[in-house]
Amino acid sequence: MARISAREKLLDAARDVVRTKGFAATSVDELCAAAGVTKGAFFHHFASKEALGAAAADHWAETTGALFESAPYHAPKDPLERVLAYIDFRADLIAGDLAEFTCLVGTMVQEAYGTSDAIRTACANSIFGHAQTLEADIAEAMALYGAPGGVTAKSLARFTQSALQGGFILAKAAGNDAPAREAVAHLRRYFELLFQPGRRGDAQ
Amino acid sequence: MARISAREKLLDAARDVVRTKGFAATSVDELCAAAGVTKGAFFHHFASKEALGAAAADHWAETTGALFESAPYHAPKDPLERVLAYIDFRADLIAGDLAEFTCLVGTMVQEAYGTSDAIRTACANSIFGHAQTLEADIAEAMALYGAPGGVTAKSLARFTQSALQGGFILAKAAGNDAPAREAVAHLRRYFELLFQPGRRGDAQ
DNA sequence: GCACACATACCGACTAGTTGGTATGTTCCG
DNA sequence: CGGAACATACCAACTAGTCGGTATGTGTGC
Repeated sequence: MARISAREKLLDAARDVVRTKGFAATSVDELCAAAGVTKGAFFHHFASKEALGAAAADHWAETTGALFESAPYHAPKDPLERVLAYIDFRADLIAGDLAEFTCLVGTMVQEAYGTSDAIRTACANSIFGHAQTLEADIAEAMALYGAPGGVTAKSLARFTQSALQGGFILAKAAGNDAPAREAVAHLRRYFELLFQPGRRGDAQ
Repeated sequence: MARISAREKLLDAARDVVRTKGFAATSVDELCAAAGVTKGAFFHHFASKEALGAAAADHWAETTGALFESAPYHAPKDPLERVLAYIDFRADLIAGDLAEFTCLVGTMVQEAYGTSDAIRTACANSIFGHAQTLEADIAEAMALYGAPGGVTAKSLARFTQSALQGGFILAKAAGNDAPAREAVAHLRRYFELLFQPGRRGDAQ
């Protein structure tokens, strides 16, 4: 029998339940039931529900960080191809139920940005930390193929996350993944147009 | 003395409070206090908290619909200019506190898509209904200036909303409006590149 | 003009259940 | 042993929703 700690089980349960119901609507009792642990275990590992939220965001950053680090999109030698492969990888992740492919920290920060600085900060670290892993590839692509004036690798990396997060919201509104897929397709086209061969070296 | 009904006051209060705390975290008592009405008045006008959420989304669709309808971005004769003017208008709206310029229905649907079909549907109507008001201008711009294959006016209109909603999420994570402004700037550039003069009539 | 019937808008105390959190065990393992 | 990992029982505060009641119209027939 694998010895999975109650802490781990609670963080996994939080990831699943919060993505379907939101953070505020998820009760501690519900979390414990989903994780198969008792309330005593919950408050043994987490000082408060808020602390669990922040820990879940950190946990999310770690697990998704590992997923993206080991993903195959880093293989191409051309930096632009790596960026486009990242976008295609994000498209591949859009599968199954809404709660399975949408973003935990995007969901949580929307609710908690005004009420919990701990959660807000943890979510921000996850989102902006992930965006940062794209910056080097984007900067290389800009150096190689040029980019219109005003574009920076950092803001472009952040915009990829904006487009994705927004696609998730529209998908939730629609009740299916189509808007998320569309958003990724438009994002890819934006990169193709930004770095189109005809614009090579165009710095303005 | 202006005779503002309790219903109106509650809908306005919901718009303000829900944008700062989220829907689930906002209690009925809190809403009543913010609106300056009693609980009796609340349940006289709304059958449940959920019904108020759906009504608030409908109210949001009406008020923002009126705002955009009377906005000056419809003036240009060139359809592409109208679309770009819309984007610039959205940029102008990003001012003040986060809770003042972010989207009520985007916030609500994120929490409630899985628990309340009434709220989800009302939010979807608001978002996709607004996107639809852009479709005609985008279609005209596509007919006049061409657009890469695979792009449709409908999906492009929806993508504008994805980029904006995502910008709001990153802004909430960051704690300032910069990511939202960046998202709008990238969105504008996407349209400029899609319809750039050099691509006129290019249908593939 | 007026009394009567009825409807709408609103009030605020109340309730049954849920909430996050605590206090006090017990069990397991080095 | 001793402490970390869990379990059980419990609580005060808060939750959405109820309910009997009032105040103010709004017709309607005479």
